[in-house]
Formats: sequence, structure tokens, C-alpha cells
Amino acid sequence: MSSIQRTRKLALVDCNSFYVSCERLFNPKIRRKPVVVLSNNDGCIISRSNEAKALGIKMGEPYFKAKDIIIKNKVEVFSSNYSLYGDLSRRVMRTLKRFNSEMEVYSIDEAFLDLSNFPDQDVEKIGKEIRETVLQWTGIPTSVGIAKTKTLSKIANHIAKKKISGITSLIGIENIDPILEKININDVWGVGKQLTKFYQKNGIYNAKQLKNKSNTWIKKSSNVLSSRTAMELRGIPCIGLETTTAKRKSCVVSRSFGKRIEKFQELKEAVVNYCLNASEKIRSESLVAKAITVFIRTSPFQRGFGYYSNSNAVDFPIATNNSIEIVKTAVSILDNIFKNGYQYQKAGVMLTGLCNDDGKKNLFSSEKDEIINNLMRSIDNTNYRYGRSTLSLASAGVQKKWNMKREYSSKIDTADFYSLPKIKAI
DNA sequence: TCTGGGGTCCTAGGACCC
DNA sequence: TCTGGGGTCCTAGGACCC
Repeated sequence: MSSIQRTRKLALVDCNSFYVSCERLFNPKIRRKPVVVLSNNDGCIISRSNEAKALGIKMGEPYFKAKDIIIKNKVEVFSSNYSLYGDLSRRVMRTLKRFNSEMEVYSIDEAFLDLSNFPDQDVEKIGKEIRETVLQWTGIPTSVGIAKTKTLSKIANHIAKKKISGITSLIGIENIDPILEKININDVWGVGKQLTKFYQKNGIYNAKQLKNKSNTWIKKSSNVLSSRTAMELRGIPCIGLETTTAKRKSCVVSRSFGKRIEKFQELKEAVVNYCLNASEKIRSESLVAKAITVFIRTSPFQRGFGYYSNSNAVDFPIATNNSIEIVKTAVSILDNIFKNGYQYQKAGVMLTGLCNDDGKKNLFSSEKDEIINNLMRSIDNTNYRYGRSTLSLASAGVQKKWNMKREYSSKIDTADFYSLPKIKAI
């Protein structure tokens, strides 16, 4: 064997406080200040700068609960701006792809890269180079964790987040038990709230203890996913790299309302809008839906008004992505589940059983379908060019009293040339 | 007053058939 | 009429992820 070691090596590159970093990119004045970004409707805190974390503001905490700390410490607050984050995410991913085309975009702010082709002793250097390049080209700071399996890369990344260098590699370490011992069981990828409770009850408090637990016990008392996690902790890959983006199986559009809604008419407007959104989305991916679910509910937190939640699913006679048909079906479902006298807080539609739109005509297709398809296509093109909902259906309404609250939007639009930041060339 | 949204996968249990 | 078990398929709900 040659002296160059080539084992399986996966890097997890994760953007630091991604949404906050995006806002900071366009607003240098908040670089060193505590910053948080809120979820839709300004409901919860979903991204925090290190300064904000240090103040004790928790992930997912409702905004109103953290308001005291926020005001007292002059924390900068932003409503979320997903088109900005999506755009910057694509730039980061494009940059990463230069290092290896064997890459899995795992979420908006993280990606797995296969570094197996590099010699073992070089990976830390490569990781450093990745960080520097992404920072220089996009302005987004990242952390890099490298290990033999996805689960271990996650752990390496978790450690890297706390280091100034921003990089941790577990490659070439004989015994990683002392490292795993310091990782709380709930910080292991795939171990959520319920599993944490279960493991702790059985004396498992850290990653090392789970790693050394027998597989049969884990499989028997939990499930295959948990045993996969344990195997991955042992350095045995069980979760593959998904380099091609699989077609999705469902498409959900749902929102909480800016204000509570009581009237059927307003609820209907919201549902129609969600349908238009969802059908446009699946059309853009050349998919058709076999079924649709509509759900409505009142706030689970509001006491004294009575809680009501209901949903219903209906199969389409033929899988479709036609807005008009989808809207019509959704409204009839809403008609069935709507009850008077409740203050609705949220509604949503879910298109399920998605499959490829082969465009084939079937027994029931007619010339009318052809006309409808052309209509959908021109609606999508127009909306793409002139902004969403330039063309819509009358039932979608114009007032939209139910629209989301977004009080703290930075209103940055990356399509606006003049607001683009200047990035240093190399 | 104010508590996000969008996904995937697994399992248990019921319906149905032989 | 009563009795039994095993297989498959579907769905709802739960758990997890970011």
C-alpha cells in the first residue's frame, strides 16, 4: 500500500447563522451587533448571530417572549426574506460545486461534499480552502466538518462551529470515543426530543454511549433509523450521498394569517392563493398531483375560543397540475370542513402523490385540456416575467387582509442591481 | 396582543382477500 | 353457520430534519 491514505471522506459545509449572515451582507453596520431573523408572520426567532445567542435568545423561541431581552440589548430584528436567502444559497452552492461535483445540497444552508479523492492528510487544508473561497466569493461565513460518515461529519461540524478556525476533521483519528463522549445525545443527527427522552431513560447520555450500544437492542427497542445512526457513529456508512435531486413527492403551501379570520370568504381567498402557488410550483417542476388535502385550524395557543382543526383529502380523477381544477377541488373541500363561529389562524393545501407529467393524452383528454395547458403556460410565463400574481384568478381576491405580517423586512432584492454588495475580486 | 413553513420516512392498525 | 390465519395495501399520525 502506498503512503497516501484514501478513505471515504465527507465534508459537511454549513453556513454560520445563515439568514443573519445574509442580512449582514447588505448591511455592514450590523456586523458586530446582536441580530435575529424572524419566521413568517414575525412569529418565532429562526436565526441568531453569536452575539444574540450569547444573550440567551433561544432558537425557535416566540418573538414576543424574547422581546424584553431584544429591546434591552438593542438587538437588530429582521423579518425573513426567503427570496434573498434562496438567491445567496444558490451562489454558495455554485461555489462549493467547484471543489467537487459529487455534492449533495442538503438544505438551504448546508451541503455534503465527497472528498474521498483527496489524500487523508490533505483534507484539513482543503476544508480551509473551501471556507476561504466561499467567504471571499459570496461573503458568507461557513463551518466545515469532515469525517467518514454523514452523521460523524455533522458532529465534526458541530465542533467546528465553536472554533475560530471553523474546521474540524475526524479523519485519521484512531479512537474518537473521547470526542464522542463530549457530544450530548440530543446533538446527534437523527436524535430528536422523543428519542433523547427514551435514550436517557436507558442510560444513554452522549454519542459515545449510543455508539457502543448493541445494534440489536437499538433496533428492537427503537427502529431501523436509530440503528443506522449508531452504525454511522461507528464509522460505517449507512446513509448515502444523494447527488441528484430526487423529484419531490408532495408540495405544501400553508401560512398563518396576519390576523385571525372568521369569514368563509376570506378563508377561501387564502386557500385559492395557496392553490395557485402550489400548482405553479409543481408545473415548474413538470409534476402532476394525484390528490389534494386542505386543512384549516384555529390557534392551538388561544384559550377560551375553542379549538377547531380539520382537514380533508380528495383524489383527482386524473393526476393534474391545472390551477383551475385544483382551486375548484380545494374550495369544495373547504366548504365541507368550514365551520362558522371560529377564529381561524392558519390554513394550507397539500398536493400529494406527485409524479412526472408525461404530457401524454389519455382516454379522457380533449382539446379543451390542450387549451387549458396553454393557458397555464402563459400565466406562468407572465408571472415569471412581471412578478408573481400579475395574472391570477378572480377568486384569489385583491385585499388579502389575511396576508402575513412582515414589520421588519430589510426589503433587499438581489434582482436589484444597485443594492448588490461589492465583492472583492481575487 | 404576539407561537413558522416545507419536507421525508416509518409504524401501527384497519380493510380486504384468500 | 362457525372458525382461523396470513398476506397486502392504504392511511393517519408521529418523529425527525432544516
